[in-house]
Amino acid sequence: MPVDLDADSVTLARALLGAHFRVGAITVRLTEVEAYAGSGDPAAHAFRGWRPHTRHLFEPPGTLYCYRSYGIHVCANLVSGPDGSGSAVLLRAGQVVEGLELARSRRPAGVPDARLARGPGCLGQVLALSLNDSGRRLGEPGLDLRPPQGEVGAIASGPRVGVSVAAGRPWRFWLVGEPSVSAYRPSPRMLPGALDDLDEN
DNA sequence: GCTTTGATAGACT
DNA sequence: GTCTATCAAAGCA
Repeated sequence: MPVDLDADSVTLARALLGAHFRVGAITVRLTEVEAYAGSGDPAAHAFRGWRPHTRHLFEPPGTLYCYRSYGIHVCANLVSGPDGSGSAVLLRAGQVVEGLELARSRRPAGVPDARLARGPGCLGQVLALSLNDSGRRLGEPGLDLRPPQGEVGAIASGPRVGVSVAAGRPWRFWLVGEPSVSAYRPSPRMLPGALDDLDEN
């Protein structure tokens, strides 16, 4: 596998930008990701250790972990190294490069192509992911990852979206200038001053 | 059991 | 730019 899935989540997150992620008939070029560092990261689902709901996070790197958010959205993560640490990379947004027609049909009419997979929940919709897809592995039929082809544009980083703790860790990465990158929205539960820690990096 | 809380998206002013 | 519907899972009694 050209992409080093065993790398830690921050390293893997950067490596995934520009990569082509294929689920079934749809391929997206990843333009926005976030890193979560397992049990050492208060914002990670794995922070409180193994739970039935998060079991796939603790499986080997390359495992897909899907979870439901706000009741209706399904978000996709790729488990990273170290093996068994519960670290993962959240796939936040991408540009559909294959299966465009099918992707459009899975979203409301009138959505511009650039926004088909803008945001984790939208990405999940376009790839038709469900909680049943949690635990699948890269490389199995209908699921694979190709490394970036050619030059990957400038990479920017910043605080993670919707995370109310550990805002000081700029572990959100995206490709500069991509229209398919979602706008930054702080968590509704973000405490005043939570961003003050940014200076302490 | 019962209450609280989001790794959001879309509608609305 | 601002507001909020919506529901499963976590957290607590």
